Amino acid sequence: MRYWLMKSEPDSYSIDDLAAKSPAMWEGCRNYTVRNFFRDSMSVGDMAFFYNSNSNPSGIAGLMRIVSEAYPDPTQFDPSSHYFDAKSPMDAPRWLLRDVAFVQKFDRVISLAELREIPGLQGMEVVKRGQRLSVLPVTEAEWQIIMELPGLGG
DNA sequence: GCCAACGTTGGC
DNA sequence: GCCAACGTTGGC
Repeated sequence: MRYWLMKSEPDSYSIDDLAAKSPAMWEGCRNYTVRNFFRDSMSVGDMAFFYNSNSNPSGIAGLMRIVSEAYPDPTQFDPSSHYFDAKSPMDAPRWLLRDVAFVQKFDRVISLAELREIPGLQGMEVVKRGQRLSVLPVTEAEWQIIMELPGLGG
């Protein structure tokens, strides 16, 4: 069982959107490191933080669960999609995704500024400068610290 | 809206 | 296979 942090811009896709239609495809990741996480490192049953990026404040909004194996992201083949990739061969898709299921929306967003100030999270990937990957591994210790923060709700 | 950081592309 | 140019991410 592993833990993850997965970023989304809530203006385009929020945790409320996931709650309204769950499970859902985590589509649109166009980075090879992330693709490899989906393919090689994630397992069904893994837990993930839903992270609001480009937001005010940016931070962790809630929890979800990985509920499918990796499979090709259909948006790469859809010319009308923002995520269309003309260079991805149909018979050897470049981009993968996983289905995720809504678990819980926190009562508050745990801001990036708050995460940075918590002892024990100094090495967390998401607080590192210049870290742009939209899917990041979270250690079990980091996960536990965050889950014990006050005010997250039931 | 700015811009630092970083991944990707493509010329050579 | 190097690396400059370019595009994107994402905090602020």
